[in-house]
Parts: sequence; C-alpha cells; structure tokens
Amino acid sequence: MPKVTPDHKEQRKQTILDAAQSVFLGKGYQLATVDDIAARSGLSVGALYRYFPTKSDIMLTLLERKLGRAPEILQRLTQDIAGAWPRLQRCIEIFVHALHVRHPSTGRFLIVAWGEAIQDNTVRKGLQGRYAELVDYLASIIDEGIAAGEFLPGAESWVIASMLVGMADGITLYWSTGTPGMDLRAMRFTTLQMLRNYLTPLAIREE
Amino acid sequence: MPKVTPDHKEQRKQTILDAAQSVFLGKGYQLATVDDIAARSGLSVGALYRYFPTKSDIMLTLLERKLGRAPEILQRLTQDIAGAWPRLQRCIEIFVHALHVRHPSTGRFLIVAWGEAIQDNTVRKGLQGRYAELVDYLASIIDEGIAAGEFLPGAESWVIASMLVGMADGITLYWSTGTPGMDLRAMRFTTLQMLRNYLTPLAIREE
Amino acid sequence: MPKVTPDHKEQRKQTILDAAQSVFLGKGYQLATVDDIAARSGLSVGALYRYFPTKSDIMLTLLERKLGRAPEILQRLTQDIAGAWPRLQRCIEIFVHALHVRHPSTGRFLIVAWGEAIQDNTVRKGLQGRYAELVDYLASIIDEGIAAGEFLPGAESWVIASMLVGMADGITLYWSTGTPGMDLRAMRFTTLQMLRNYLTPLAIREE
Amino acid sequence: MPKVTPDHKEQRKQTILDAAQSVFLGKGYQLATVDDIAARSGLSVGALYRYFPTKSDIMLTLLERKLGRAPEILQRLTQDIAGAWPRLQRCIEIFVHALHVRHPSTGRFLIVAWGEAIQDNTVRKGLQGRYAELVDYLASIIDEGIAAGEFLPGAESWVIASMLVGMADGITLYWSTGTPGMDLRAMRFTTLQMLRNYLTPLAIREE
DNA sequence: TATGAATGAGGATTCATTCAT
DNA sequence: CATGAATGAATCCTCATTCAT
Repeated sequence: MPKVTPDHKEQRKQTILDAAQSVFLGKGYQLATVDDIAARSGLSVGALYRYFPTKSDIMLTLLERKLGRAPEILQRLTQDIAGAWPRLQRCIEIFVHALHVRHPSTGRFLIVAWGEAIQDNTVRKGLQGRYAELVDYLASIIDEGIAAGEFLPGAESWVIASMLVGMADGITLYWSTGTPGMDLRAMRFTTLQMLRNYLTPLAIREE
Repeated sequence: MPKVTPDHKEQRKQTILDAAQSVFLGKGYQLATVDDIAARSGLSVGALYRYFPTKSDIMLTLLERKLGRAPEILQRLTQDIAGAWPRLQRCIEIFVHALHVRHPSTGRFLIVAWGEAIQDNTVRKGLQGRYAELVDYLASIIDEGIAAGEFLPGAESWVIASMLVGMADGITLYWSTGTPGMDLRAMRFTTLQMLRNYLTPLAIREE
Repeated sequence: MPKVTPDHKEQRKQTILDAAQSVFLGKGYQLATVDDIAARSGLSVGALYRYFPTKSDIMLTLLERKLGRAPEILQRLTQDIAGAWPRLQRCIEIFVHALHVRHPSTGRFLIVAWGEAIQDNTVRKGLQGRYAELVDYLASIIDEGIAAGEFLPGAESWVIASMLVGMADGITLYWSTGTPGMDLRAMRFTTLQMLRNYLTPLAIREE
Repeated sequence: MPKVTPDHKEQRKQTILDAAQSVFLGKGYQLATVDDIAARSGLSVGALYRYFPTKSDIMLTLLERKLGRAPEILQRLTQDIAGAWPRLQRCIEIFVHALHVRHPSTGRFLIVAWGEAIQDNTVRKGLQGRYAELVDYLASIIDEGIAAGEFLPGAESWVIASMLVGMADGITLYWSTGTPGMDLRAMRFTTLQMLRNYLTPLAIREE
C-alpha cells in the first residue's frame, strides 16, 4: 500500500524547490551545491535525488514554476477587467506590486536564471518563452484597445508590449539587487502617463 | 632583456581579457576554467597568473573595462551635441547601434556579469555604479532641456532616465540571447515618439 | 494467514535468484544494483532483504546452486554407464551439450563468479571446490578404467582430469562471450580422439 | 621549454599502470578506487587524470599492455626455432614457465579482465582478439608441421590450437588463485605426450 | 619571465541497507 | 509480511592555484 503517493510527492518536491530557490538566491546556481539544498530542505542528498534526477532539473522546474507561470497568472488576474486601458494599467500595477511587496525573491531568481541562460539552452528557451507570452498578452490588450477605438489606430502593439516587458525585466535586475535610488511608484506613474499620452491622444480622449 | 615593461604588460592583459571574455560568453563565468582562458589566449596558465592574481580579478577587470566605461563613452560621444532633445535622441541611437552592430558581445557579457552579481558584491556594485552613472548622465540632459525651456517643466528627469536605462538593459538581455521577433529599430522609433510626446507637449512644440 | 511457510519461501528465493542471475549476466555483480534485482524479480527491495540478508548472499547462493551442483549432476547423469571410456565420453558430451544447448547462461555466470573470486574468498573457495570435485570425479573414472585394464596403466588420472576441467572452463570463457570461430563439436571430437589415443594405446585396443 | 615531455610521460604512465595493476589484483576493477591507485602510485588523483582521461582507460591500457602483447611475445620468442614440433613444445614450455615463474600476476589480471568483459565490450573484444591471435599462431605452427610432413595430414590445426589456448586460460584461472593440487609440470608433460601421440602417429615417427 | 605538471579539496551522483507504515 | 522512502558514506572526476625548472 503506497503510503502517500498522491501529493506527498508533490509536497516533497515543493519543499526541495523552496530550499533550492533560497540557496540559489544566495549563491547562484553554479555555486549552490546539492548538499546545500539538501541541508536547507532538511532532507538527505539521496532523498533529493528521488524527486529530481539532476541538479539541473531542480533549476528547470523552478524556472517553470516561478517564472514560467507569470504570463498565465497575469492573465488570470486581469482578464475580467473591462476596457483596454484599465487592464493595461492593472498589469503594470501588478508588476510593480509583485516586485515591491509580494515576491521580492522572484526578481533575484530571474537574475539567477539569466546567468544560466548563457550556457543552458533550456533555460534560455524558457526565459524567451515567458517573454513571448508576456508580450503577446500585453499586445493583445493593446490590439483590443485599438479595435475598440480606445487607442491610437496606428500603434504598433507588439513593439510597445516588447518595450514594456523589457523595461520590467531591466528594472527588476536593479531593484532586486537593492540598487539605491529607485522609485518604483514614480516609474509606474510616469510609464502610465507616457502610455496614455501615446496611446490615447487628445483627439481620442476628447471624444 | 630590456624591452617588455611599459605597455607590453598592458598588451598581455588585453589579450587575456579578450580571451576571457570570449570564453565567458560561451559558458558563463563559473563554468569557464582558467585553462580555457589560457588556451584561448595562447598563454600558459602560469603566465596568466602573472597578470591577474585570481580568476575573479579577470572578471572584475573585464567588468570595469567592458561595462564600466559605457557611461564615459556615451558622454564623450554626445557631449558636444547642441540641444537636449538631439542629444537624448543620439544617446538612444547609440545604444541601439551598439547593440545592433558594434558590440553584440557586450550584451552577452552584461548577462554573465549579472549572473555573478548575485553572489559577488564587487560585481554587483560595479553594475549598480554603471547604472547610476548612466542614469545621472541622461537625467542631466533632461534637466538641461527643462532648464532651457525645451522640455516639460515638471518632468522627473531621474525617473525617466531610470526607465530608459532599465529598458535598455532589459532589452539587451533578450536581444543578446537571440530572442526572435525583436525589432530594435521600431523600438527606438517608438521610444523617441513617446519621449517626445511626453517631454515636449504641444504647448512647447508650437512655440 | 496460514499458508506461506513451507516452500513458498523457497519459491520466493528462487524467483530472486533467477532475477539476480539475469541481472548479473548483464552487468556483472558489482554493477548490478539491489534495485535492479528487485525490479526484475517483481518484488520490492524490502522484500528481497527478507530472504537474503545481503547482496553478497544472493551471489553466494547463486554460486552454490548454479555452479556448485555441477559435479553432483554430472555424477548423477553418468554413474550408471558401464565402462570407463563410455562414461568419460559421456561426460564430455554432457559438457558440450550443456554449453551448447541447455544452459548457455551458466557459462556467463561462471565468468561473473570468477570476477568476484579475485576479492571474495568465499567465491574463490566455491569455484575451487567445484573444480576439485569435478576433477575428482573424472579422475575416479580414469582410475577405474586403469584398474579394469581398459586404460593405460601408467596414466596420471588426476593430471588428465585437471587438464580436462581446465580446458572445459577455458573454453567456456570464450564460448559464453560469443567468441567467433569456435567449433565445439570439432573440439569434442578431437578431445575424444586424443584421449583415446593416449589412454588406450594400440596394445590395449588390439587385445 | 618542456621539461621532460619525451619519456617522462611514458614513465609516469607506467608508474600509474603498475600501481593500478597491483590494486586491481587485490580488489578487482570495480572495487578499486581511483584514490587507491593514486595512493599506491604516489601521485595525486589530479596528476593521474593528466595521463589517463578515465579510470576505464587505465584498465584498457593495462589490458593492452599486459595481455594484448602476449601473442606477439610468444611469436618473438619462438619464431626462430626450427621444426614445428620443437616450436610447439617451446610454446607450451613458455606458457608454463610464465605462469610459474615469470609473471604470476598476469594470470590474476586475466581474471580481473574477464570479470570486466561481461559488461565492457572493449575489454571483451580485447580478450577475444588476444585469443584469436594466439590460436592463429599455434595453428600456423601445426599447419607448417603438416606441410612439412612432420604431422598427421588430416589434423585440424585450428581446433587443436583452440583447445590448447582454452586449456591454458582455464588452467590459469585456477593456478593464479592458488588452487591446491595443481601440478603444472605434469600437465605440461602429459599435454606434450598427447599432442605427440596425436600429431605424429607411429607411421610418421618411424620414417 | 614562462611553463605546465602537480595538488587536493570539493562537487554531483549512486547505492546497499534500514525502518516506519 | 511487504513496501519503498530515506540515509549518507563512498566514488569518480574537476579545477583554481602553486611552484620547480
């Protein structure tokens, strides 16, 4: 009789992933040892290898769960909002909020992942996939706004979305490493201002 | 017996740094071995250690020379341009140009450096310092524009500059790793458009 | 609750031994893991340890059952044959037949056992004991032939028997590993020819 | 300036191989650790890996040098002997002599190699190749004897040679592990006797 | 100065064995 | 009795750094 097979396994995996993340955040992937992870998770090395065949798989799973789900989550949190502009606005607020309050560690993990992306194709593809999904979603919002006559007709949705995601990740790099003098709130405000200026010119707004 | 003291040493250092960079770009810092660097540079490991006391020092020097000089270079290339807007415009063009044509490897090195920044304070400080210098310079241009009545009086120069540098680095991450579907030219165009809309509202432009 | 005590245990043991043998034949003893054996036998590792206290014990039991019984079996199959020469002839035929048709895997197991004999005294003693028993039995046949005037009086039975067993095992090594170009039938024929020439010289045969 | 490149490297290799052999003879290949070999050779593990890329390569090289050269050596030692029978006789004497006096460890190494042959194709091929070469050489002697009218015309040289080599290796197994009661001298004598009886029947001998 | 052989601690991974359920 | 998760010592191999020549 299997004692716990159903979710006991999932719990263990999660324990390991949590331990791994916290170790990775401290020393990066390469410098983190499997022993470190085992120690932090309270398991033995051997046990760890029952759940992940390789140190690399831990990283990959972490990547998938911590970063890969971002697009889906963002979508879930905003899809019910009416109006392209409010939805876009909400996306940006969520990003800032997440960075600021909710998951400050995710930012650091993004950096660790980028560090590995240089020599690990799977990691690189993972990050690029996440990027594409985020851009797609933001672009779809903008397109919707254009279609609804809410936004400037000629706006290049994909370009704008790319810039937003790029800026988000760039800012994450610095913010997550404690760069002094960053004012996320002001950046959010200015970004929204610029977007509004650009997407909804006077002509439209006045209607 | 006489020769080799003045800049022969500097040449050797540069050879090593070049070799190191190309190795780092391929496997990252941790996975690159000193033997790799020695082999690529055509020198022996022993020789290498005459110029750099530690593998880490190679990285640090590289960081300083390849990334740390960016602010200074940007400044040198643009300081003589008259007018805040043309100068700002030029900065963005230079960035895109550098990414696109001139130093495509610098982008990858930036990623490698970020990977190390997680656990290496010196690297982190280096990256943050570069960030601060770049932001300072861009902000100074904007401030100048405001002072000259060229830009919107209330614009928060430091915030805007932060956003620009953040976006630049974020885009660099993806671009340097060959993310498909990125249109740097269009991004540059749209960025300039947005900035212009924001910084020089109709009221000012009409004057 | 009642059942399983008499020979159920023996059946289990046999299942395990069969599984173990087939695993050993594939990767040798050292490389075979207890998990391998458990998997092949359809039992759990834990169950396996109820029947054998140690991986080593599995090997030892296997050695005893698969190799150690050979002398006894050979004896049983030939003891009723009248005449020393027909009996000797039959022994050689049985050996070739076994190698050829019946138990091709036994040969490979002999090799595995020899591999262990280097560092395991018990295994070594087991193989040497089997050797001694086989030699003893063959020598006893020859001695009988001499006593019966069937064979050359001065023949050194133990020496000849040793040579036969040695040759048998040597040939087994190569045959069991698929060495190309071995003609067991011809070897059997020539061996019998030589033995006959040697043991029953013309003088005797003509009588 | 390379300090010692020419044969310093070969010397080191030999040192390592000697150490490895003595370790292998004691615990077999699998149980022998690289640390064992390093310790016995007086070198560090790291040094060892400068000369052999893998533990397995040490084994393979050893196989080649200690066993693979046997056919060549046998040939060199006997090729100048006139007459097929004297040459065949000498081969057998050399084998017994080698086993007895000169290289008692080679026999044990043969066993270790066989133990690996089960799961290592290269080792298996090596042993089979050595076998084929030895058989070929002995068969060529016999063929020569037949051609010269010295031996029985119908003798199947390859079969006889196979039997001899098989017997040699089989006997080696037992002898090298100290099996009691083996009389190599008597075996040699009886083998020669049998061969002579078989290959040079009275008809030929009387001529 | 330059060389590259040597060092040896450290890291990922395996596996015989135990034991709570 | 059976299960299979857990343990952790042991193994192969790597690599930054040193130093004799």
